[in-house]
Amino acid sequence: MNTSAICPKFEKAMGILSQRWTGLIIYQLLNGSQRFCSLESSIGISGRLLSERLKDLEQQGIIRREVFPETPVRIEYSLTEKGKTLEPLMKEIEKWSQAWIKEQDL
Amino acid sequence: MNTSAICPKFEKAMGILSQRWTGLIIYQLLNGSQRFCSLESSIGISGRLLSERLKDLEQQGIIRREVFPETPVRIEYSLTEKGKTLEPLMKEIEKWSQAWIKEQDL
DNA sequence: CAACCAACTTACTTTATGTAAGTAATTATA
DNA sequence: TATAATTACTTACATAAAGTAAGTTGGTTG
Repeated sequence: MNTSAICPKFEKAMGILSQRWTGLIIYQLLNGSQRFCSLESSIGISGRLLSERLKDLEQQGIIRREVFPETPVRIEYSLTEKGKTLEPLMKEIEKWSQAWIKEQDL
Repeated sequence: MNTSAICPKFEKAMGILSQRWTGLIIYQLLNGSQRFCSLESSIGISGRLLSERLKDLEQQGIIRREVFPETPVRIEYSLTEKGKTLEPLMKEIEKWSQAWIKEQDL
């Protein structure tokens, strides 16, 4: 019946990307490190989910959370090496969307 | 507050890819057209969701549903031109997953 | 005729997501 | 100085999406 099983690594990667918001978070962080509230407003995610996703992505080793103990404390999120290597993939999505998503699809 | 709004076309494309199963369906169809039950067993999705996703993807113009009026009738799903152009993107995911997903991440 | 297969659909449960409000620490404003 | 605002969250609750299992229709095989 089944033609060919899917590679588990591919499935895993797809699983990360196919969680709502993760792609947009990574995409935003390609512009450099950002703070919680900045991500929150630029991608339109709620604090509840952003907090959840950032924890997940940190555990996957895709992003890094840095605390700057100034007053007031500043917390910045940025891509790790592993996260940065997602750039070509993001660029492909960008290219495809420019070529194939039409105004009326929005 | 917000650094830069995200392009709506990019967001839309990400929305398609970030729905569970769509990426895997497209990936499987890169191997050529396939029948419902074949997709069902190769990617491990339930009939209920496969049916839903195939309808969505057909509406987005990414896949095509063809009915062959033989006896018994045969129905095949395949990628349209728009769908086929997702190949480079899928290959990028494949490459990234091979390079960065480790055994212990699975 | 009973069991089987393909391609679904329906009913129901569980999980994920969305929304709104709350919190603690600090800072700005009237 | 009291009030309001900001950042980075968390908690509680409602709704939407996904998972599970069984049922349906049309045709086939033993």
